[in-house]
Amino acid sequence: MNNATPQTCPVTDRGLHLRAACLACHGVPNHGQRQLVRGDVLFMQGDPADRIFAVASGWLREYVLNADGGHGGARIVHAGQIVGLEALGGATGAVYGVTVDALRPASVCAMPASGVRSWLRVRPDDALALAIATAEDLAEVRQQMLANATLPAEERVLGLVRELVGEGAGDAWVRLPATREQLGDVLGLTLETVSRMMQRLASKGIIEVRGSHVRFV
Amino acid sequence: MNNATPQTCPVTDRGLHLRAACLACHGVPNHGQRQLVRGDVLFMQGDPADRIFAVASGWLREYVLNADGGHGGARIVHAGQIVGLEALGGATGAVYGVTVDALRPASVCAMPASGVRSWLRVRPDDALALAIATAEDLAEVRQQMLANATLPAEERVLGLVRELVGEGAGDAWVRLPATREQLGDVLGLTLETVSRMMQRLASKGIIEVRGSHVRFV
DNA sequence: CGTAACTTTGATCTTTATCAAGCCTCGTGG
DNA sequence: CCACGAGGCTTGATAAAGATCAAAGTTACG
Repeated sequence: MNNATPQTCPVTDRGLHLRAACLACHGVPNHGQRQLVRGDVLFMQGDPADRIFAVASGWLREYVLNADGGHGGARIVHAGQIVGLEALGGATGAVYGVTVDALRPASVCAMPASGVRSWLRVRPDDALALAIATAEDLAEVRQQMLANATLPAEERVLGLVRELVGEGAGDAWVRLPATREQLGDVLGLTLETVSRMMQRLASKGIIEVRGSHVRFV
Repeated sequence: MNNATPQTCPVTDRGLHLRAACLACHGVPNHGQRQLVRGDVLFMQGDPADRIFAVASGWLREYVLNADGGHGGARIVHAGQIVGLEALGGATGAVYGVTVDALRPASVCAMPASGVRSWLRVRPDDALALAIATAEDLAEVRQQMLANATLPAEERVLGLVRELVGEGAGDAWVRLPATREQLGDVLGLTLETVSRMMQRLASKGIIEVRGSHVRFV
């Protein structure tokens, strides 16, 4: 990627300026950013929560482990989203309640929570923007909750594939950033059911499937 | 209730002072508060979003209607929580994305979004507190959603009953603020399954059930 | 005390999970 | 450039969880 060409950052696109560096970064951050490759863990459930992360590009996964160590549930994290908000409160002893790792290569800006707090304290507009952005995320989570609670497996799989392929893709082939098993974790389904539903959608002529590549028709 | 005895407000307990009145109210607000009885609708999905509501006491329910008019999913709203944050952004044409109604009698403080915005702009500490409170709600909702995705019905029912009864109740009889059907909406289960799971928990000696009254043993 | 709303319980059906086996695909190394 | 192997995907048979349909109790409230 050409660093000489400033690009819009999906985080600041949402009106979120979490610190001076973030304001000035123009999508090419040079402080505190981490490059993740597939499988890298950003933070683990139970780690002390002291940093907030803004996803500049790539795909991450957020999941909880239940008592017996198995995956309890998961969520796909897009570019532009914030993770690790548990840290914002700054309570001593606060820990992350989820684990976040990379599904595909990703760039993530790490910000010490204390720095974000002091930034927001003198920039009420930004604090307001963060509250608004968080409220929007909350609405989105609720939407996902709705989908998980009521809809049959086929529609849930279709919805997730739509989300992952993105609006702009049109009818081009797109590589899904997650395996069938990871999609299943997100939807609360098994990998076999995800596979079956994708085949069923294909047989209905809604999508074409070829391994991890998918295309809307 | 004795108005002469100031009480702590569950909203301000969280460090949230959304406007001057809220700061001075000491749990007995006298401006802009609405008393709701069971079934009263606070706002409906699609209404213009111009006010933010803080729940001072009682139980509300927040739910989404899907295309065919059925309940898509729901959430129980406690005292101390904020609803209607869609209004905070102040975009023209913003509408509420959910419907909120009262499960039991409730007191709700209504605040014009524009007033809250101008209040927060000059009170950065409060803007930060709101951002933190929203972030905590988000983390809580998200974790709850992720954890619920995979658990069997019995454990999900137990978890919700625990939440509704509250920590402080000990082994006293408590009246659940919701019917089996409403609990089912929250959990994505049918009312029959909720009933059966509660009976199963009772037969295991974890709880005692008598209609809408429940007791941990 | 009567009634309407809520709850329980049973029988049956559908959806999705589980277990199992074989088949692609893609990246690696020769 | 091709062959190999491991991870990922598909498909089938069977089992289990929860939904649906139905009917009879209870509870709570006027």
